[in-house]
Amino acid sequence: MAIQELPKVYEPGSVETRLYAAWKAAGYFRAKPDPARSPWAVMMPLPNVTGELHIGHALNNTLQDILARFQRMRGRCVLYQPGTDHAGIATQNVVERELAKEGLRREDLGREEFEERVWAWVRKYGSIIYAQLERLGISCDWDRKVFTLDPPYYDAVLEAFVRLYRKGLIYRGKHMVNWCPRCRTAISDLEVEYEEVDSHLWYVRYRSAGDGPDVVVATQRPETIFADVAVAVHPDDERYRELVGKEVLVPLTNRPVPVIADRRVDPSLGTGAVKITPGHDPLDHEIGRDHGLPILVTLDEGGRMNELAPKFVGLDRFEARGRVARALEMQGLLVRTEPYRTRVGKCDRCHTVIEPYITDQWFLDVRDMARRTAEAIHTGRVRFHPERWTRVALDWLEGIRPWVISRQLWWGHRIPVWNCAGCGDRVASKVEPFACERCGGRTWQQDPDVLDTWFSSALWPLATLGWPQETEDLRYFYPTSVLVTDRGIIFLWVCRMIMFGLEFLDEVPFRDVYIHPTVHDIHGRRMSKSLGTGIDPMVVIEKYGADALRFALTSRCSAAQQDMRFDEKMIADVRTFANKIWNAARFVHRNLASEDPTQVDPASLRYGMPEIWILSRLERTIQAVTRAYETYEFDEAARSLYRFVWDEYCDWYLEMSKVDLAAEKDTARAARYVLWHVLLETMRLLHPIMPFLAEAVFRALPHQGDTLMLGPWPRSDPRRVHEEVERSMGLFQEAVREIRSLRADLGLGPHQGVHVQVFAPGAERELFTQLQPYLQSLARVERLELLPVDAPRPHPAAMGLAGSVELYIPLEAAQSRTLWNRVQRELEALVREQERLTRKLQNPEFRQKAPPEVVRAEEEKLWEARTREQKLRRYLEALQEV
RNA sequence: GGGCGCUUAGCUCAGUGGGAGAGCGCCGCUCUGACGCAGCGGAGGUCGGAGGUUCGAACCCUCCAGCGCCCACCA
Repeated sequence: MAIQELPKVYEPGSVETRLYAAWKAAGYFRAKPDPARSPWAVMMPLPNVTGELHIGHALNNTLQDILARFQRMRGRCVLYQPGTDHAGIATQNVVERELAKEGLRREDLGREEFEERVWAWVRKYGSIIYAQLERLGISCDWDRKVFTLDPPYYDAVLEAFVRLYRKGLIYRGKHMVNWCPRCRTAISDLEVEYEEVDSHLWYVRYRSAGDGPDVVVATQRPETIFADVAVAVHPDDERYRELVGKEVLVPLTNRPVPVIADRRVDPSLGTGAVKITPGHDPLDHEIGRDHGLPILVTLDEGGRMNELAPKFVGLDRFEARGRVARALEMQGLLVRTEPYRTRVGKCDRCHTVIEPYITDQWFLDVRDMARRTAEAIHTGRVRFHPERWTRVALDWLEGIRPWVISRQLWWGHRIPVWNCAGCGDRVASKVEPFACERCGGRTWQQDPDVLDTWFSSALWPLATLGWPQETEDLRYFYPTSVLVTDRGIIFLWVCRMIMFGLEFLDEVPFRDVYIHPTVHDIHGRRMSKSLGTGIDPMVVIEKYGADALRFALTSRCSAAQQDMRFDEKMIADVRTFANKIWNAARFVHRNLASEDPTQVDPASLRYGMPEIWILSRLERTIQAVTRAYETYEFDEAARSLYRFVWDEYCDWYLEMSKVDLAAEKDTARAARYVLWHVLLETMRLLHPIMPFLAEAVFRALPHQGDTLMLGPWPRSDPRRVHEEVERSMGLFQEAVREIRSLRADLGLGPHQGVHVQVFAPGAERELFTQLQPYLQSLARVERLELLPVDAPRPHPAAMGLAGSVELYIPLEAAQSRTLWNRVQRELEALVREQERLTRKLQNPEFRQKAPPEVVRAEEEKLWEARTREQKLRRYLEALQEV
């Protein structure tokens, strides 16, 4: 039951940790397949196991949690799947940096010992992010935590590989790939980030090998000339016609290479002649292959010059670039150097400039999977929200290329391919084969590489549910309901999950994909620790509460924006909202009297107009908020709740209820019930966004059941919408505001009651009679007289209008005249308004083409403006006569 | 080079065909018995620019500018 005294200021810190522990202990987060209920599932985009919660995670997980909590309250059997990713390169890099501090490299430890070091790291730091997610209030099923290197998950990854291999979709080949010379591994196209940088274009002279003319080529990479195998020109390029078929000498090495013609050379670029270096450039690689040219390589795996460049051996490629340019200059072969703006690809894990490099790698042919994925998206089996991301995904799928899935790392899923020591035969198998089928040999060597982390991530919805086993979870929760993520991983992760879902289960892994905005700092820059622009969610949670952070993020999460500018101030603002609600709860708590509202039969109550009004507004809010959660309009949900709580419940209903409670009117019992009922219903609507506050209020007030979080969700009943009462309340509010405004203009203090005369026609007079005590209280009216429209107006007086109702405050003439400007301003506005409306209504085309109801509405407005003007003029005239 | 998004009050953003809105900030007035993390009253905008469609445009179309993001093998 209710606590006796509630603290005046809401303190989220202790409340939040206490409630979370209680929910967790009660098992509310657990997901157990229940045939009696329909399933609803969402998969957490697996954070890096070495990672800590940043503001992007906070947003991402908050949104998932909102949906999960919403569906849970609605009675669905909810699975919110947590887990962490071994994150191959990232994690290996972290541990390697640790080793470097001890002066060690991973080779010094050897593979097994190194892996053990990484495991030790994971055991030590791997659960930090889980604790942080708990503090944020995330309601996932912690009993189902999955790590991508857990044995069952590992098995699923190998199973997937073996199946794809046996289907002939995985093959090994020597191709040019993106190579990170620092990580010393291949990476996929998607793991390369491009950046514009200032560089140079070097124009280098290649002398003729015979007695023909020289040729000048432009290059960004003079250091690779040692691997040149040709110079190419366009076949139609008149300038170089006679050169084709001749030989030129590669500078510094004086090796003769042919001049070839190829249509892929663009005559308008550089000099129209280009050096061909198949070992270091993708286009050159293709051209070289088509012309049967050899492949030379002048860089090693670490990006250093090799023996092909004798005087530069061991130099880093960038150092070599300058030295080679200088050497060319000394030999008079450097024609000129131009500044050049270009884009370089960088490793997305360590930001080293990547090198196009020819290596043996494993590739996955994804063409068919991509085609099926595109079809699934096209036919709406998977829907993107906002819808515009559909096109983005489809375009990528259409131009898809083979996926390099091998990585030269030690941390990850080791590729399950075995090479026979005897005959070199290759077998894909989850366990070491027994005897070689070809030669009978029994000595096998496993492929040393591991799989791309994204290969295992792509299995996330399958492997977490038990695939390849046909588990109950898989049958019940697959396909999941929605995936919530950032646009940055649509290709890397989202599309690939769909591919694997279709490939292995012939069913998409989720129905909806919701792409939320990316959080930036207040200046629009990327949140980054190194830039000092990051917001640490844990710091702000300690300061303002998890609820405040959640609400702040949610309220700025609109479909229109793809970025969200965010700073701490916004969280601080929300804290006041939480405090507002808390104090409304204190008010309700204090006023409940002796009757337990949970035992009240609502049908037995006598409702006043304020009760009917707030219940009508609540109904609209239930509809708006429910719809907003259903359609991923998170900002709309937050906004609706904010307005309802603050503007309608607190500012108007709660204030009006004070009148009934103080006077113990016959509606007081209903008021007590409605105060309580509306607040608790609102807390249910708010629970997905601010679960702690909602539950704290729930527990502080009389309630049934142990928790709010298991439902029920507020039931919508459109019959509770009362248009007429809403209109009446609108008029009442206008009157209150008008009197308050007059009071302010007159410089009246709160204790200076005024005498107000209301001149209203029958229906309105009836309404004001009914609402008289509220008007007196809210507008501080000491004496209120309700008079017919034909009664004489007092003079001198101040005058205001609420609709067509005239509000007069009898005053001294001098006081009245202080309001002169106010009335003049309103008159001017009314005249302008009438001119605008008249112009519109006199336009025959408007009358003819606009919908009749619009015409009628405009006529009505004109009539009202005229009436108001007349009333104001009559008032002013009378005032002048005084 | 192609594509997407944004441009509305000092700041952060709602509004997507019929009278320009919110929060914060700002200016007044209130130590009012839920809340000073408050209440009440105000000021503040030619809705990026130019055309067009329409009876009517912040909203639809075209072009332009600025900012941001994604994709693309121009030496």
